[in-house]
Amino acid sequence: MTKPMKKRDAKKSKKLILDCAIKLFSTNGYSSTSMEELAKMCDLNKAMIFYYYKTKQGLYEAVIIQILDEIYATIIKENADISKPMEELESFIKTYALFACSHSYLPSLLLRELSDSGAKMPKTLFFHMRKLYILFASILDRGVKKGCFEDVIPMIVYFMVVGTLNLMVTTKPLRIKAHEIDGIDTCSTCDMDEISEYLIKKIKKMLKEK
Amino acid sequence: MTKPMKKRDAKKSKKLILDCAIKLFSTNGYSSTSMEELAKMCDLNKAMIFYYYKTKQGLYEAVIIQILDEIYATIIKENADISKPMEELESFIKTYALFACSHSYLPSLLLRELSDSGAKMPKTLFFHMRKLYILFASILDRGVKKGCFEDVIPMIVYFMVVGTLNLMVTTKPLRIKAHEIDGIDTCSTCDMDEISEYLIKKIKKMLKEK
DNA sequence: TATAATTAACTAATCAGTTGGTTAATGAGG
DNA sequence: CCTCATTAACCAACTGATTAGTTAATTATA
Repeated sequence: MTKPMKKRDAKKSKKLILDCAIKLFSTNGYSSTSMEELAKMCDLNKAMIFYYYKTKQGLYEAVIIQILDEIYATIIKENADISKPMEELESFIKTYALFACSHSYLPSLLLRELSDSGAKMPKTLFFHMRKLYILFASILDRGVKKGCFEDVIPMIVYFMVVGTLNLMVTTKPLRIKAHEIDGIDTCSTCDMDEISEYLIKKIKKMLKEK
Repeated sequence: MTKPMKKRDAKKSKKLILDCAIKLFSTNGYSSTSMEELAKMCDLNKAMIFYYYKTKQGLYEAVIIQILDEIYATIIKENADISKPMEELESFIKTYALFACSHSYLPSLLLRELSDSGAKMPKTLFFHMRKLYILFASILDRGVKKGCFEDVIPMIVYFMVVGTLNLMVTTKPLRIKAHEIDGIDTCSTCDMDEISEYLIKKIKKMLKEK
């Protein structure tokens, strides 16, 4: 009846903490996430969290970097061999949509951070968010210069795309419930492909010249 | 040197607590808002919060009802003597935009609540949110039947409008800062009228028949 | 054996909510 | 108009639970 002794693996432990932290932070938010709870989820002692990440804030920033680096890299990769702005825009939307759908902590985390005025937003998050927007804006800009888009306010268009996609992901359970309750059409059975197809179609129409 | 004694006014105190709670909940979120802090802000004893609102959750729901009733009533009022779907849509967007701008706790609170899957969202909030969406969807529906709109998925269009407006409000300080740092165009000097005008124009173009 | 990984047990602060009591306003009877 | 009882409004001080973060000792591994 000896206790099953755990293998020691620093990398694995550190990664495990990060992965669990992503789940907890994105579902509960920063301040409702308890380090005790996180430790239990990892089956590690709470002190290990501080051993690897110093502070709760430090862990949170590591989570952010992980998530935003991932989506940025994914979009860059998918856009690699496209040169037409119209197709780049399409690819951006489609890639973001798929990623957001399969990594739903991204929309949760972004919306939560954007829901206040960013007074205490970590600098790293702010930096990475700007990077993603700049990428999007540059696609639009090239499109305008090539004459495929007109009358563009990039910031608004960006939020029309990314904001909508994020909300469609995070509200999925609510939309299903709302449909069950009042029978209203909440797009509750749409999958992410349909959503991004529709969005692409509409954004194109919106930006195209008469 | 007698201490300046406070007049007793139950209604005023109760209202004061609610007003301060709106500010705190929308800027800090539910769990980061301390009842102690709120009491200090009201210059009342903490026990008074529980005297009037029983629990923190109860206070939060009172806050929600207050905010969402207000925006709903405002939109209904502004739409009262309009019958054309196109104008109704325009009025909805314009009214929502102005309200969101002058009551910025609304976007903060909505985005925050929508950023998780709504597992612990108060029933009252869910109910009021549906009401607002149903109003919007019915405008679109009438428009489709009258032939002014085509190819409409109301849920997506709703988020394109409301999601974008909410984000433009909450991110205002961040957008200004981003513009200062990288010189990028973040629509940082746009006022809410320009934003809603642009949005109306684009949404119209999006939904109008060829 | 040296050091990296891990732990139990702790601290000090903060939290929502309660308790038991103290004022201030109110209304009725003299 | 005054007085006294009733009650609504208010508060200081508390409870018990939870929090982020620390420490000092203990394993496992190279």
